[in-house]
Amino acid sequence: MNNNHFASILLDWYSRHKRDLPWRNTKEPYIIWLSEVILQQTRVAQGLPYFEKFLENFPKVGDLAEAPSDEVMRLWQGLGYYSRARNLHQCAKDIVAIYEGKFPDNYKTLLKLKGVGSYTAAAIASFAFDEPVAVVDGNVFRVLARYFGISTDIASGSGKKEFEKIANEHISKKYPAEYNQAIMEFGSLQCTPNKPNCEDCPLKLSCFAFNNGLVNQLPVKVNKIKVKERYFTYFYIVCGDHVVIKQRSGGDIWQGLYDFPLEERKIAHANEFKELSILEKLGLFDPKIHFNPETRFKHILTHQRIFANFATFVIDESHLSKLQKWAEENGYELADFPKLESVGKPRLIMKFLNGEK
DNA sequence: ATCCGGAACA
DNA sequence: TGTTCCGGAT
Repeated sequence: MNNNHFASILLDWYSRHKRDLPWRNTKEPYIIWLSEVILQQTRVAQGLPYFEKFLENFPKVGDLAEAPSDEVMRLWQGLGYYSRARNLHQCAKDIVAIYEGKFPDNYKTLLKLKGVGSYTAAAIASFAFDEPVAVVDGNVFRVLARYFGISTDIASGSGKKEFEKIANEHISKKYPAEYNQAIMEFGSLQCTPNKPNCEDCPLKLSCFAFNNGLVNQLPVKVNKIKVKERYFTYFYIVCGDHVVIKQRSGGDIWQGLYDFPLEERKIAHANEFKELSILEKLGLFDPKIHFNPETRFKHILTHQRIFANFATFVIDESHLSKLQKWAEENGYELADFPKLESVGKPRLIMKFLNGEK
């Protein structure tokens, strides 16, 4: 592409900075496939010795196909993501059994192989067969997002499609293999996740992120915050005009706010108050316990879903001093209602106190 | 302690 | 579409 400034710069940069790695400078699909599978989720320095071990033990795909799975797994030991090794082995067997020992020579068919997804299929198709199909890995996401100023979430399905489209629009049709290697090497060595070397970058004059101060904001990866479910049982302990409260401390939500004595379970567990240790301690005070099944709250935070039950304990006023002592010994406070009113409380607690649902 | 990352599978 | 798989680097 004559007017493909982006690709030309990358190709030129690559010719000057490429690392000499053993799986480069070959068109042998078996070697390329082996290196790519090993390098999935894996850094070069860690993958390199495994690549050498595998190639030494299994010089041809048929050797790998014939190997006992125990041997394959043992050689993979320590590399992680062991399904890769199982898929690798199965793929080798399939190459022999279905493809007569020869790797498919195009992206579409390569995609059918076990353990070969869009990235690896594009890598093999371009490196071994010069098919102009762009690889999109973490490096490519980063380089494209920064250079073209794309803020689409790279973790989303639509984001992946968008980046694939742009990558394929800019691949060098003449040197697809070199281009794919170049953009990944560039992302790996120059346009790094942290502290990229922008000052010394050949693309900086036309880089959107660099020129708009967005290098550290791109690419956008929406936090796949795993929403954790938590199950709370609160103890609303009332004695005359006092109530037991507790100020929340660090390392958790609602730091510094006040709530009530709390016991948390890891799993949903309907109404099993009898198992909760606080009941035994409170047994001293001969409390009346009200558990109203209606007071179940579902409280949503960004990263947590809290299912809360409230159990109300009404304790005879004659036990006030005893309760005071118990509260202090257990890190709680005995507050009158004006005090309870005055302290900061999580929305969940407010809902309970206000009788909201 | 948090970040990073391809493919399979549900 | 979301979750799971692993180890290393920071």
